[in-house]
Amino acid sequence: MAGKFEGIYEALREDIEGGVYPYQAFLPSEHVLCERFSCARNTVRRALSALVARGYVQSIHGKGVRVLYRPSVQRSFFVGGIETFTETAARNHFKARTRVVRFEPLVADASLAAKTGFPEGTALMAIDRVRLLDGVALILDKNLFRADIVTDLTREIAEASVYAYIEGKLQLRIVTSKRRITVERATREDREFLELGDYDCLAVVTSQAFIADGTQVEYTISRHHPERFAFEDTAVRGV
Amino acid sequence: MAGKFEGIYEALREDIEGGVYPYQAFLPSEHVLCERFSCARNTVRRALSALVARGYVQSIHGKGVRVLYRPSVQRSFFVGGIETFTETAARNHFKARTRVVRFEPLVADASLAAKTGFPEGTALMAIDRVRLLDGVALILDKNLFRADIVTDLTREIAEASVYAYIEGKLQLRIVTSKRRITVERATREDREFLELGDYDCLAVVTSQAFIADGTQVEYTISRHHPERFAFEDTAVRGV
DNA sequence: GCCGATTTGTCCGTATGTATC
DNA sequence: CGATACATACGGACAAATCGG
Repeated sequence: MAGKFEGIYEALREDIEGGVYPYQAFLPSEHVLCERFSCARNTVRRALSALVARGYVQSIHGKGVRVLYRPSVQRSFFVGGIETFTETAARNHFKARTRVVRFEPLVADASLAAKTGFPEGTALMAIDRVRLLDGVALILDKNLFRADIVTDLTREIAEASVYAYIEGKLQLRIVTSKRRITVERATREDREFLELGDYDCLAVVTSQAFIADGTQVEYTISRHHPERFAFEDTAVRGV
Repeated sequence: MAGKFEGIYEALREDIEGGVYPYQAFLPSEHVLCERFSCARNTVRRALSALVARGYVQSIHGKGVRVLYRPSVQRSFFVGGIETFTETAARNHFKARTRVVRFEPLVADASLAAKTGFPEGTALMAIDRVRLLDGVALILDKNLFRADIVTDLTREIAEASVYAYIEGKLQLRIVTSKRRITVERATREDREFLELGDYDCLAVVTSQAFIADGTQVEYTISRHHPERFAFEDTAVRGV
């Protein structure tokens, strides 16, 4: 299942995060890594390119692979790769709780189809959830799931983790996630569910999720309290 | 210079954006693409994986490579990969202008070093610029450049494009860019330079840029008017 | 400035595994 | 079951950048 390169990636990532290779240090050469993990150079290179893509390291032609990673200290809700709300909360050392405030089926009409990316006429399940971090209501998640693929959803599943249900029980794998981050004014609904204080704006993450066969199964609008929101990203030139 | 895979990537990307392969269509198989571009399968796969990473397509085991791309219609200032402000403005069909409001050398003390990632004692050039899109002041850019690497900066260069100067005149190549997106309250300075109306928050993009040898040359805080800001991103599971 | 060793970058060809149809 | 298509891994060849002698 998990490729060999994935194990190498994880081993190196842990070494970097654990300080074995500190900021600005060089990793062992590809040749050495080949021996350590007894594999071909291409395999090492694949693991390295995954580290490059995530901003852990930068490879320098003719010289070596230098560590760019430095631990973050700030206390925010970091949005990162593909992971569940619960995973993200755990990674950020928050105690998470979920309150389901809406749970009803609906069908995508023309305008909803255009907005969400689902084909017109698709049966959907609409779930709105308030996410509490350390007891404070900070995120309002408005999900739409494709009901014919994400079948038999219940309020209980929504309260626990829909992702866990999708990937565990239904044996589907979310492979691609497209996201768009904007800043929007707080609505009456935001004020009703979130503790915004005197902020009048929110960070809004709109995302579409696709499973392994390329069909879209989810459209989500995540409305975040601005004080506890952070999104991190690394862009690398040349793939 | 440009690898062969880069040409294949560009050709396919243009085909996708041009509608040759519309949403949900399949690309030709890797085998066919090998023949079309007369290259090895690895090379085609490398181009494909670049398309996957950018959300253009998703590859489906045993089936083919399906197009996920659909043209965006909204009129916002999309932040994407590594590109200059001028390039981004052009891509979004804005007329861009820049006003330099600060231009002075300084040296990184301990607290600035910790915040920006530059070593303590580094000579820097501080440049603040207001970015006008279609005549409206929408972005306040606060840059710090490493003065010993980005040498001989002038107000004129700052008014035109520092990136063009770095990559053209100085022949340096910015390879990695780490970004962090947050939402912050508007400061007095924001109100002084930007036309925020009654918004009291901004989208803030903090970024660090590294050149080919891994040294950091730039630290930038980009403060965006919330109405015209959008950041897009694609996350793919399994590298 | 040149040369040679080291290291990363690109590309090729092949073999095998696995999912889809 | 066989054909097709993508996924992973191996090993090798050559190019290009870096660095030390």
